[in-house]
Amino acid sequence: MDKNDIVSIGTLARRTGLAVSAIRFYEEKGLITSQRTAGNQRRFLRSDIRRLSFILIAQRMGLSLPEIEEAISWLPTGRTPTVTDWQRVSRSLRGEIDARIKLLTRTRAKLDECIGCGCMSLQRCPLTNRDDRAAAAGPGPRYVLDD
Amino acid sequence: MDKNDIVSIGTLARRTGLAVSAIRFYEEKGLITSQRTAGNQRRFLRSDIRRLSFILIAQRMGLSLPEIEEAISWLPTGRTPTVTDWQRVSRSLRGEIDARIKLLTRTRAKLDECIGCGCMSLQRCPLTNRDDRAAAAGPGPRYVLDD
DNA sequence: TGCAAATGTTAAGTTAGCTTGAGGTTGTTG
DNA sequence: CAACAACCTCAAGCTAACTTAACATTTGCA
Repeated sequence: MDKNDIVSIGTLARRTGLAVSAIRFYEEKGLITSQRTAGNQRRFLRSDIRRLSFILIAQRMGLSLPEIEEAISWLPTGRTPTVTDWQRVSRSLRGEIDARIKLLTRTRAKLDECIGCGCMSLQRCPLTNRDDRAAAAGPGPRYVLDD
Repeated sequence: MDKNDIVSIGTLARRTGLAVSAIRFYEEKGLITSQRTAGNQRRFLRSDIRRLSFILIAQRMGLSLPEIEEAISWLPTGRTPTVTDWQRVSRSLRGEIDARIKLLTRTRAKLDECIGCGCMSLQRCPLTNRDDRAAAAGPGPRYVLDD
């Protein structure tokens, strides 16, 4: 409860590299919360720097704000998270990353087959041709890449 | 030059799963080109099905339309691409995929370290703390993840 | 040949993720 | 204790990537 644990939005912005407006936007979206001073200015926990950093990491991994909100919903609000809190969240992000790597790897493998065969020039190319019944009117690709 | 090599926008839409409006949009953006009938209707090459399929694949890989345009700029316009044309383009996409996998893998590795150490709770966490000189006003993370 | 289905154009709307602007208030510091 | 930087709110604007609407024209086929 040290005075140092309470920071302004500007401080948060400077420490994370985010714009003040972006932080306000995230608060509006429920990704972060704050207290107010008597004069209605926002005051955050110093640990919110980490929370925002995590949001930035997750964004780079391609998660949408709602997805990120879900991921950090395990963190306590209004209180500095413990190491254990953070570990839980990190692990869930790791799962997301794993999934994305898997998708990319799978696609790359298919693409390799196509490079070898003159990609996408044939109906049997593994990158295309997923839903053949829908292609009743004739041969050719329709949807691309299954998942 | 068979009559069958010329298709309407509706056919293209049905064969790729794209909306007609999306195809028109792509044309406007220069991702695909067409001829016009006497009555001003668009007519595409049958091989444009593949072109659109490729665009869809690249989009799933996270490329923006301008990036995709760049990638397929090697393909001939107004003429059915050869196997070699396609191979060149596929290989360039493969490069993109490789890069993205590498970024994700690198991040995952860093995240693993953080999970072990109580992620992002310390100034020395590898996921944070990139530009320390900018943090002159105090310790703590500022930018997240280098690249 | 006639008419429904397909197309064409232009303009405005949609979602995500923020930024910018206007006009007004608070906090801090010399 | 005044000045000025930092905040506040609310509304509107912005980019990407399309969709929807409204209305006009063209095709294809019975």
